[in-house]
Amino acid sequence: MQPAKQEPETQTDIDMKDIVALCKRRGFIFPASDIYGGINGFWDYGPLGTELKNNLRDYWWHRMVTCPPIGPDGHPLQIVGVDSAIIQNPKVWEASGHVGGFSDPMVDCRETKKRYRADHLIVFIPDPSLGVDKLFAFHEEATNEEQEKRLKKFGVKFEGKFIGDTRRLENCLDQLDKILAPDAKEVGTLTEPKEFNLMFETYCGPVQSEDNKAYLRPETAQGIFLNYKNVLDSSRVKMPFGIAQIGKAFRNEVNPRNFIFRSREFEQMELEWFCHPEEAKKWRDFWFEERQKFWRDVGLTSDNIQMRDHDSDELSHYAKEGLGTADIEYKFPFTAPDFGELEGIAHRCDFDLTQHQEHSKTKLEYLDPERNNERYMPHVIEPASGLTRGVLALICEAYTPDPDRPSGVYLNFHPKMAPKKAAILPLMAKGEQPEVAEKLYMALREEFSVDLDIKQNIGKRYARQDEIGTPYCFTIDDQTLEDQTVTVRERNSMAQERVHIDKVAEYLREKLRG
RNA sequence: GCGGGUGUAGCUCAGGGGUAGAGCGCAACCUUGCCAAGGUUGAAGCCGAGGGUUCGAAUCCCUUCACCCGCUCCA
Repeated sequence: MQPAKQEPETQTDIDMKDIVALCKRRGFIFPASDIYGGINGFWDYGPLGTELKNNLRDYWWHRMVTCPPIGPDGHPLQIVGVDSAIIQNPKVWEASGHVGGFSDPMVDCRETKKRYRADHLIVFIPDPSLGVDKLFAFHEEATNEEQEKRLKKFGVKFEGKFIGDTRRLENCLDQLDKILAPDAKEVGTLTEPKEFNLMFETYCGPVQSEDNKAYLRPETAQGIFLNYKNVLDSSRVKMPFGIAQIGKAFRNEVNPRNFIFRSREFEQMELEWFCHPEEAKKWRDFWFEERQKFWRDVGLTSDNIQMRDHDSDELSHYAKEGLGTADIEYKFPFTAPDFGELEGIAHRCDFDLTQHQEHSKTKLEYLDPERNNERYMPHVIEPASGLTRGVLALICEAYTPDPDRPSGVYLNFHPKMAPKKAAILPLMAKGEQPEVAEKLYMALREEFSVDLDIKQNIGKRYARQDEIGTPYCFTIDDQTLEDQTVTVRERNSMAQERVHIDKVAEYLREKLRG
């Protein structure tokens, strides 16, 4: 057998544990309430993690709102921002479908320890003439052969086909004690359906009662739809246009997993793009391209990104009609070789505005002067991404094991995403070098996020910067004192070149532009 | 929510009924001066939390919390 060719380490070889450890060790991400033992599904961002998250957030806002892209017709798009309340009138969530849609009743089987969505189980009720005193539950995906085999095993006669009734589980809850669960040997092992509402509840005002119950928003999107009319009336935007929002959202996940990938409190970056229904396809294609470009521009390589159209059976309530939903997915170490969702680009049709129009009794149709005063409910294309998932993707993408360097690993952030842009290091802690370094540091800190590190040997200091992904180190040495040049050490190649000390700011500016 | 595993210094871990150890890291100083070097000194943990058994618990028992893996779930 040929010895395997030595491949460089790929994403799939990276252990998530090492990434989590680095994040804590260097101050990117800590468990929330760490000194109390943590709290499941919540995370705090440390000094460097906050910088990184802000960099991604600000860049998204810049590309979407401050300086929106040029549209297919060559004109810049109109996009404005909002920042809506986390708690809204609870009727909002009835209109949006989150009350109900977010609460799937589940049943457990005490014998097999399996859990099912109640609406996924169907129950076969044998006709009384068969003399069978059992009801048989099946998962709705069970095949006819499986059903027949199991029924026969328990003595249910077949005469070409099953004789009796079939019902949904929720319609025979009064006979739970007679139901034989899938794969179970004894009857009556299924529990009552339990509500799993994924929305966090709270109460407005000091007295807790059903009357003042409210919810923490499970997505930022609804805050945009709620302000659609206000924005139209106040900011002179015309169809087509977009409203963007970045903010926290909360979902009481059954099982938070995979570091910050699925947490109970997270941050979203969402754009709702409003357009004439006939133009939905054009804009969906546009945003689909544009959003891929964004993720590539922040440093995710195309190998680790993939596009996936949702199958029709996994579409959400708002997307059943229309052009469907496409995900931008990233190959996280914990999903590899599969991919995990980073952003969804959905055609929400006119679902949300229509719902809010009905529930709020407020007219939300658009009167379009450019289409002969046609009245219509705009369609919505929604590029919705997870900011915190984006941060995780940036960290995973950047994490590069390198046994040849002292740190053993470096973070290969794109310079514009890196929490620290540069470090200023005097080669020696004594003599005139620290003074020169400090002067350079004072000049750079006004414009860039930079570190000044004087103590310890130079190797340790380079290693520390490698681990936090600082792209450049400027080192002051004896030659600096003679000719006013410093060395620039580039993080990935570890190569050095000399730059005049007066040109350092310009050098950095140039590198951060890309 | 179920099953399995883990929890001792900032990190990686050893130990194990009698009042805590190593390496690395960290701090100071000396030496050195371009990739975690050498030396000296030092700070740092009541062994995840709560309760119980015991003369005595980090060690045994119970409960709980968090993390990891698998299942389940994921508008």
